Amino acid sequence: METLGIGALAKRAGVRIDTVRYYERSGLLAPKTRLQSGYRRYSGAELARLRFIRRAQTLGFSLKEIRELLALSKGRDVARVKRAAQAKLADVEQRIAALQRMRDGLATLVAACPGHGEPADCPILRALGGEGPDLLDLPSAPARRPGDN
Amino acid sequence: METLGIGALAKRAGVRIDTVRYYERSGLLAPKTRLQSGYRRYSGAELARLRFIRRAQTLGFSLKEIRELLALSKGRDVARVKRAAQAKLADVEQRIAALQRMRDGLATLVAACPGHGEPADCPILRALGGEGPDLLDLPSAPARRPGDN
DNA sequence: TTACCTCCGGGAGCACGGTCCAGGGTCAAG
DNA sequence: CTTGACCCTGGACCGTGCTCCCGGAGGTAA
Repeated sequence: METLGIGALAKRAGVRIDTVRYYERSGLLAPKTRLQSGYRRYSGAELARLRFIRRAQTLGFSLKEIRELLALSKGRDVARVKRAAQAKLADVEQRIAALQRMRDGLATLVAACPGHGEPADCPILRALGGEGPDLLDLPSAPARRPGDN
Repeated sequence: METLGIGALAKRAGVRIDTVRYYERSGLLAPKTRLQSGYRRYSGAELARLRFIRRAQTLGFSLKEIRELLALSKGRDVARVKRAAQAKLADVEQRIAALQRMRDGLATLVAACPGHGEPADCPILRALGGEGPDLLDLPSAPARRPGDN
């Protein structure tokens, strides 16, 4: 079977070598094997996994969350796996809903702005400026705080 | 006019005092005035602005991006303001689309998983496990890298 | 063998977004 | 005037997610 060195793997996934090693340290991606020399060797499965990690990241999942997602694949308890996937699904749906509210707010502003004339006539400026009606209103934030564990 | 101290402001916005000062340092939120003593005083406009910052953050906007959004309110060029808002709108729409693809992938997996039985029968495990068809496939990531400026 | 590239582990450094602390001043109630 | 809550500045520190550098070893082709 064709295997890849860390450099080839990184290149194929569009990632730096250091990043691959960092993911390994973080428990996200282990090489399939190692040579006697210590060189890492990867297969297609690891490449797929690495790509999955990257995709999930661009969607706003933290490495910790991704680790949880990936940990499902080792779960012996199918019911629990399903529940975890459902929770992630709900999470994603909430993100979508929140973004849609902001999109609607932005779209409203953009549509209402003539694109020329007096700043005072621009609803975008008025909405961002301060007191006006909350065109960009959203549910009050759960206040994510990195310090929380 | 009723003004707020930094503590009251922070409390009303559900934020720590240090965070308010951090935002000030970061050029996001200046007090309306200062007392001779140096105490910061805020009005309703600053409270609205602070709440806007928090909402935008929960939608995945960085402080830098939020600073750009807010900077629009000082723009004398209405056309540019509108263009910036449109760009943000497009950005939000892309995020939504990407999340929707992930949602669909997850929903498919969840629906196909019996929730019991053999791990080998669980499509979630198979999809995460490695090589299979990319049920969670997404457009290849633009590879955001914090180091890039 | 020489040359050159890749890889190794360990550790430092960085940007972001806070969070906390020390040491001291301010303000309002009693 | 005292007390206690609040606020000030400056700087250290933290978790996350990389990124880079170092000294040394492995691999490969001429």
